[in-house]
Amino acid sequence: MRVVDHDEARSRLLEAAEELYYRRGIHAVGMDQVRDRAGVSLARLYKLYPSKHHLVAAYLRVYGRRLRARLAESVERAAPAPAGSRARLLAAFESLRETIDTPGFRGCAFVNAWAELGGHGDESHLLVAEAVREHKTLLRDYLIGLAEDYPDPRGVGEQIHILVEGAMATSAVLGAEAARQARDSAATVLAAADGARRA
Amino acid sequence: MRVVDHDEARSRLLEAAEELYYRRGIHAVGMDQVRDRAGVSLARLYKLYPSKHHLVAAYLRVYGRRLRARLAESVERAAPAPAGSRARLLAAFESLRETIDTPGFRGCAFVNAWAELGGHGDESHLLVAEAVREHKTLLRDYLIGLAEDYPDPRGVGEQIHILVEGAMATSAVLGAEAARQARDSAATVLAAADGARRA
DNA sequence: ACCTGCCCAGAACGATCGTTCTTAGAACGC
DNA sequence: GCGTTCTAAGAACGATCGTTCTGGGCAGGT
Repeated sequence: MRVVDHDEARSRLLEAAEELYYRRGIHAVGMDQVRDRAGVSLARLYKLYPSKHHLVAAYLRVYGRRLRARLAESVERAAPAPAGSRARLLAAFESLRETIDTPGFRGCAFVNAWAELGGHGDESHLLVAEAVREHKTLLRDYLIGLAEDYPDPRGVGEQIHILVEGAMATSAVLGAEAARQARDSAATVLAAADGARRA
Repeated sequence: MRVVDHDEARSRLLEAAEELYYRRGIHAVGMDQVRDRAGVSLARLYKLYPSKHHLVAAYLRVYGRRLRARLAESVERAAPAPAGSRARLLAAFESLRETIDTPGFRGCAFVNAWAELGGHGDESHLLVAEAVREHKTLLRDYLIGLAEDYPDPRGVGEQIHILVEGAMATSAVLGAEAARQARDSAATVLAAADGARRA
């Protein structure tokens, strides 16, 4: 094998990208800054990720995977498997509250990336748009899965998902209290779905 | 008075800024493109708006004003004054659905601007961040006002606001169906608040 | 020891963008 | 008419950014 392995270089690059891109925004961070923070040469960076869009998409993919894993882990800890959909979905809001309360919270990284790069049809931007869409779809599907007890898991899961997105967008601009309001709304929506189930 | 009036130049600049910034993103549109579309010289542009951040903030302010006016008008049309809070708040979702169904919808312009410029503490960016915060606050306060019939108008309004934000963010990425789900959630939340009122 | 291939650090390039400057022209007060 | 002040059109400047290139060095195979 050759010198420092590619896997470590990759993970250091992704870690640096996450730190910098999320905190300062994507287009405000140059490739040199990623290189400096990761301690990886530019040549290697471009060998592993042939363009900035590739790096951004890779960062979003790995970050989304960790985010969803953290969410699932939090749900399993607060409301393990035998618990009902209601308890498990409400537990998801505990993870959301933690995310929003984290100092340096700047809204949903995927929505931010979408806003910066996702809009127009420029071909290379599709890489990023696809990564965002993938994460949102997987997150929504996970919530739909949590809602399996209800007669309409898809509807319930999608409504909970909208609350999660709304809480992140709102609390980024207007403060963390939105997380609590979103949880209250979720409890109401789930109570109504419970009522529908008994009816 | 001097030659072509400043007011027309201003409005043409703001119109051009709205068209270009919303469709292609802020940092993807240069000042020359705004100048070309508005038919106003660069010198004049910089006399009216001393920096790009000033122009962006002005665009957001005037666009937000029109957006909120359109929302209020839609509510007054669908559920005029004697109608109750429930009908008026649900009417707001009709305006939201129109916005989301508009071809070329790319999410909330304010969230997008926040993602591009709002995050870090750079001084000139505060202009934009302040404009975003102002719009979101006014929108939320308007919804709280619509909820006046409920015992907790603030809580109800904030929850409806979160649903609106979530619907925009979600439907930008995953499709317009989120608007309907958000309306369903709103109906549920309002029904619960109605129940609380009767209790 | 000598290639061969990969690596790093950093310079360099080309493009773009925000902003300012230059040049020239047109409208006004006197 | 003359200066003044505003304007439009665009060149120019300085900075930044994504990307590529160059030079020099270290590791292995034979």
